[in-house]
Amino acid sequence: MREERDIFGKYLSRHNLRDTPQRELILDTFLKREEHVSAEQLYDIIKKRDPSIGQATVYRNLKLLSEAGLAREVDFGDGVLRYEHNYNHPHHDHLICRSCGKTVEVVDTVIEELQKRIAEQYGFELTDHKMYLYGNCGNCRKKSK
Amino acid sequence: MREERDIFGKYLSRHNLRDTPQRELILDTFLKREEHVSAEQLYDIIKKRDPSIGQATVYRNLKLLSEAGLAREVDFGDGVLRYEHNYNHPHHDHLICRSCGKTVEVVDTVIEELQKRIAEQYGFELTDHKMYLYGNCGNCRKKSK
DNA sequence: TATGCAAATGATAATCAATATCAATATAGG
DNA sequence: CCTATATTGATATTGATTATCATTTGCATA
Repeated sequence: MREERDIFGKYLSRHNLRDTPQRELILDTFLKREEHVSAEQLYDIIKKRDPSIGQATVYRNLKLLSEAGLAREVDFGDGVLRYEHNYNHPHHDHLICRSCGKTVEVVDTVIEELQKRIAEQYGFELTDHKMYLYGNCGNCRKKSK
Repeated sequence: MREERDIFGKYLSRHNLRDTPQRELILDTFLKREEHVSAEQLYDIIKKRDPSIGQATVYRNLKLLSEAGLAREVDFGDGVLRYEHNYNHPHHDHLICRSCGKTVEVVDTVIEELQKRIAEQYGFELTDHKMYLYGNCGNCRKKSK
């Protein structure tokens, strides 16, 4: 938490950006949530602490947190962009339940390796990837029986 | 092509849907394009043959083609939904160039197998997945040097 | 072949997340 | 303390997609 603030502060000064109470509030609130949040969700939470904040500011600064390396965008394909921690939260993919929306973070180093190999096969240099596994979680399958 | 029309025709009658010239035109035009197209792109192409067609009709019927199993939605994450052939075009993933947008269809049965295993590990029953590999293609890397 | 009804179309409005605009305000360096 | 300029908040705008709705049309049936 302190580290993240430090990184953000350094990023701001290095880029001639200013330290504002709104930015601090957004960063703090974002860091407190462990799960991914959409800009809208974060805005709703932040409004309670500072009703005067504008939602454009939340959108803007989530983008900024991504640029600073503190957040990462995730797109589950439902039309809403979400953000998750990027500092000390190594890359992972998502397993998503089609019926209840539950998500699980997963990683598989073998898959990652194979992905790189596929890319090379076609002359590509892999920069990143998105992998979303959709299915039905244990709970939901029990219920539907 | 004849097969696809057949499937579509059967799908329509089975669902009490009607065979219209617009639908036929949309299906034909879609089938002629081998690469993925967005509704907007397809609309632009179709307009030339039938300027009276409405773009809502194109949107509607691409959705319908998906339901009929002739098309498949692909979401590269740029805010535009694209459609690709689903008949006689087995599942595959995409390798996408970040700088020129070139795409390559790829499959890796080992990855597919591992994905299923991961899902099971967490009690999920895998229904489908999305995997997009982003990078820079050979051409673009040469150019940027 | 005419008829009626539900489905489909086309034009347009509405949505919805996200971004742009812009006047007013606030920050940081001198 | 002042100034240049980044930032904010309110609002308008965008862009893709979907909803609405009056009109038209396919098609099963008489």
